[in-house]
Amino acid sequence: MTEHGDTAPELETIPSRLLGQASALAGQLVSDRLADTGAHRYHFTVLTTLKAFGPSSQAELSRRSWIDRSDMVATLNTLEADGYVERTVDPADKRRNIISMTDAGRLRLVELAGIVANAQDEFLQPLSAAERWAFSQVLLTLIAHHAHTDED
Amino acid sequence: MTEHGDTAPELETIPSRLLGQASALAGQLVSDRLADTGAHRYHFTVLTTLKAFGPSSQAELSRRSWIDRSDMVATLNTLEADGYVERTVDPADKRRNIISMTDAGRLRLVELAGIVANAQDEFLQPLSAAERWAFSQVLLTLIAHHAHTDED
DNA sequence: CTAATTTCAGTTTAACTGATATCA
DNA sequence: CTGATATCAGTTTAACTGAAATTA
Repeated sequence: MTEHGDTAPELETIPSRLLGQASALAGQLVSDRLADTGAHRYHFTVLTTLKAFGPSSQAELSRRSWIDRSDMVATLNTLEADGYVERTVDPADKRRNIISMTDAGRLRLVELAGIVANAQDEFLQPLSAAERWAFSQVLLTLIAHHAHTDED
Repeated sequence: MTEHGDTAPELETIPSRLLGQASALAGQLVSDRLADTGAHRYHFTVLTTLKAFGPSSQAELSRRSWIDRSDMVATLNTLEADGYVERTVDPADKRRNIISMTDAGRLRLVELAGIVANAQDEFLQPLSAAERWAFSQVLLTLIAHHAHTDED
């Protein structure tokens, strides 16, 4: 229904715009594939962070995953309702919830990690293995060079 | 104020996530530089599209720039109030507005194009000219490969 | 008293949808 | 009558902000 015309050539070669388009396509692909099993990107991120660092408070999970503390509440509500994580009050500090993965959560993470890996493969299909590696290196270089702009 | 901790290594190598981060950094940089002169990305996009195709209706501008017809109204309101474009009713089809650039608009576009070009340069600083070219080619390849998924 | 944590309610912004008036 | 256009009002979604209740 939404028809589109030719875009100005001057716009079609601007790197920040190409990045934006590629990022949107990749993000949409990953979200779509995750949505097929009822998962949100946040769910994969939280479960992966839990696996990497073990049981953590919500605040710790927020800081490590860059998911806002407020969104973390909603994300954990869903993961808990689905039986993938458990909330227990930290006996050593009753302000904290200790979030830990259940067996179902560990299984779910295997499933979601597979889906995400397949989506990466699907997205990078036109590139050779060497090109994929070089592409990631360039992105890491750019991120490292600019991620320090607004810290401290 | 927002402290962050180490991210799970499993997340730090996922291409779609690297793309998202790089895209966000580049987009923020461009937006910030444009905001320094009171401009929005849409303003640059619309003026560039006008220069490439000449005077156009709002609907045509929307289709060519991928800016929603609804957002186009607001964007042109601002550009018109600043004297960068003119709206005149098309005498051949009174539903249409013909949007054309003023001399001030052409001057503004030179300014904004310079700002955007400088921002690209700033963002790509860690890359050589050859690497920049290769990077753009990869992005174009990925976009071309996936932009056909949801058409017709 | 200050500071951290969890939670909820609400804000912001970009992108989009629906409806209306006008005209082809 | 159908379809395109410009406009406005409102929705959606992700990311974020502010404040309250609890505890250190």
